[in-house]
Amino acid sequence: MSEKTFIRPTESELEILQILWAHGLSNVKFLNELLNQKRVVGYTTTLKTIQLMHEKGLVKRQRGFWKSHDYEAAVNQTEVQSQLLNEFVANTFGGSMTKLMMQALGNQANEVHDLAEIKAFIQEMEQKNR
Amino acid sequence: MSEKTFIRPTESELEILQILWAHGLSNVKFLNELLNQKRVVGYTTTLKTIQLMHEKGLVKRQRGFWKSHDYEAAVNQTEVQSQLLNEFVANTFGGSMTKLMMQALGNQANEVHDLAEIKAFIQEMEQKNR
DNA sequence: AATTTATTACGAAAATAATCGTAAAAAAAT
DNA sequence: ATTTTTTTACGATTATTTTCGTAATAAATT
Repeated sequence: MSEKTFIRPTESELEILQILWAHGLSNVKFLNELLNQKRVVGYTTTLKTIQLMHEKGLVKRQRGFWKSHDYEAAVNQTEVQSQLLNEFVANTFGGSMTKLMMQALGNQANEVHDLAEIKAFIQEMEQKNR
Repeated sequence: MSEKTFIRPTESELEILQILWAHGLSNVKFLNELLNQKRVVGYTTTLKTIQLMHEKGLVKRQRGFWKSHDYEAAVNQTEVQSQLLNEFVANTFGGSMTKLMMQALGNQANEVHDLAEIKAFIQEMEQKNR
């Protein structure tokens, strides 16, 4: 039984997790470079953030080939996303996932070009719940 | 031209907004009672929070019939939700609304009993984008 | 070996958010 | 009119998160 007490990443931590999920093992220099593509943030800030993440158990670390540490996510992307999604729908949509979905579809219809994919998925769900 | 610089409500503020959206004009006593159905929070805390919301322009207020103030939301529910949703999908799903949708469907399929409704909506969208 | 450069560790400051105590003001009850 | 109750205003405290300066350590370069 994996007794997971969910560790809620802060917003900054989530930014880093996204990089780690996308790129795997990364050192601080690399993380900081990617972060700075979106906003200005000092090297030591990034370092401190990931050190806190390490203490919290959000990331694992190991000595890199050279001198630096390499970090990788220690939490599962889908689980974290799913947990955060549930909290978000509770906080923002009064717990109604359906309302969130409608909103999402309405908002982003132009960008959600994968409507077909989603529709297929829904059909699958309908099968299961029948 | 309504030049809306989005005012991001904090989590506590969002709780209050949800009540206001659902119930309309409310005084502090009422708000605090509803909040306390979910968690313990002092009267003056609620008062302080809504006073800050008033300063920020998140709520309007007027003298109630009796002595207290009545507050109501000054921001549109759909707009706030939509804005927060966009930020959330950026922060948590790397900006991919489709991934969020898939996750939502997978997660909550049992509770999303309105699959038909969503499907119909998708069809509508497809029409528009054709 | 001495110097330069890269990385880490530590601690503290700054920014933001949430909490509530206390006193003042307003209204109601006596 | 006095007292009691309700509501508001104000300011301070606590908690959380983000930020970074400075020094220590380790490796690379000279």
